[in-house]
Amino acid sequence: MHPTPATPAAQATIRRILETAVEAFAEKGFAGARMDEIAKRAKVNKATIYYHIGNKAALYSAVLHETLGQRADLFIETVGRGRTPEEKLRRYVRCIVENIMRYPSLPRIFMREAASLGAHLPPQTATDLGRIIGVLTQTLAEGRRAGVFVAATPVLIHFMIVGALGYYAQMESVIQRFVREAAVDHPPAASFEASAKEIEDLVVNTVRAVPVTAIARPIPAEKGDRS
Amino acid sequence: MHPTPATPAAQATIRRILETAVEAFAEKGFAGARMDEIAKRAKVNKATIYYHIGNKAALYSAVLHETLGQRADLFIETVGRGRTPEEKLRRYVRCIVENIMRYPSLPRIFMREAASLGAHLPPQTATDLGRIIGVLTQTLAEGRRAGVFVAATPVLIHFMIVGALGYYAQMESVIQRFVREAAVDHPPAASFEASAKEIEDLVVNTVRAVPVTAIARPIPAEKGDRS
DNA sequence: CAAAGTACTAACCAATTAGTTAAACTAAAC
DNA sequence: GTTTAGTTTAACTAATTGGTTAGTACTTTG
Repeated sequence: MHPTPATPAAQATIRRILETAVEAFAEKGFAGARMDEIAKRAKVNKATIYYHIGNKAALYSAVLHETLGQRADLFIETVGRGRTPEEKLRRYVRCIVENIMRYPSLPRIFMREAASLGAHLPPQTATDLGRIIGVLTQTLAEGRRAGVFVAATPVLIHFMIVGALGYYAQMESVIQRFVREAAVDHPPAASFEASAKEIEDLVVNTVRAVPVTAIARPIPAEKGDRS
Repeated sequence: MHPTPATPAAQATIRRILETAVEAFAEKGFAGARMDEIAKRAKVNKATIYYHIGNKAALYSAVLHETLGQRADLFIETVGRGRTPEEKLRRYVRCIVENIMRYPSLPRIFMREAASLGAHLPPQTATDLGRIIGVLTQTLAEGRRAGVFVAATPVLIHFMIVGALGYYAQMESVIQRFVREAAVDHPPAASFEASAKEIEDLVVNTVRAVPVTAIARPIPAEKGDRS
């Protein structure tokens, strides 16, 4: 960012650039997004981006801070207010849902970031993400101690949530395309809120400890049982 | 592809190109992957790629056919051999696991593809993917009718599986990076096979109908079947 | 008013990149 | 040994792209 304080008009310009950039990066990825295109769609001269924000990497970093990094504290605080592990887990999912509703392009950016093993991920964002997953780790451990959750790797659960929500946030279209072309039976697109609720329930189900008597054991464990 | 029949030597060249291209596309995405780089790493002249396969889009298409499209039939057949819905579901997960073990880069490509709403996805691949998800749809419906599964959207379940496995196939490194930078408690990286088994169990748990009291009749285990 | 700082732009540049061409090489067939 | 079809390459081009520069308009300050 430019060191000097921005005037209200400049703030609006910056905001417009960032909003356009989020979409561009989500749509085409870091390599695919074009500075010229972003400038054009934000209705500013390309040099204005370089003046206010910096080069492509700086723009990407600014986008991620705006959409994710800034909100880590809120995440942690909100989840912490839950009383039971299940309530905390539901709050966790809902925090992610709300953030995605605010920034629908974020999961797409994030999916690409994961695919490139964090190649363009700014250090600050990596730290923020780690803190967010940290609160899930605590929640799952708490539920495990209380006997209401099974053992599950927190990062895995996190990415199951983000992955599933991400697909539903903006990817229903491609799903419908798959389905149409393959003539497969598939329910029509549900609203994002409805899908989010389904995912919330599924996630809780995923980690819920099942009464032993109800568990079928179709495939005997070979080397060492897992709980 | 070039219309004329390829000699064994040329076949090897094509294979080398495709193998290199898979990695390049996974690493950098469609836009980020460079034809020059692929040629260099495959130790062929760039024009050789254009001679044998075609332009960038054709190369991408060939890669996806090789790693996914070709295998749709095997998927469907293997899952179909499962006797109970749970066994079919487990087979489904294992099919995906085995394919990822064979092509570890595939989930990364696929994650990007989802993020771009299938922008570069060849029609044939979309169809094949739809057929694969179709067999999951049938399995889930079957389990629902039998009262052993809860209602769940097939596509959602599919992408939960692929997403979670994808992260574990090659993304453990970035996870460890998050964790390190945030000083969060996180178990050390497990083997992919172990993670795959965890995911298989979690997925089954995800769709399992929870007994209201203790009424659920477990599915009888079937001995001797292991694949 | 003038001096200075901020916000923005048109035009430009150097480097990169997908894609092409024509020539050269290889190995088997005649 | 020559031909021929298939394969590979060095060199090139046309277009794109990230980034820069010099200059302009507007606003604030002395």
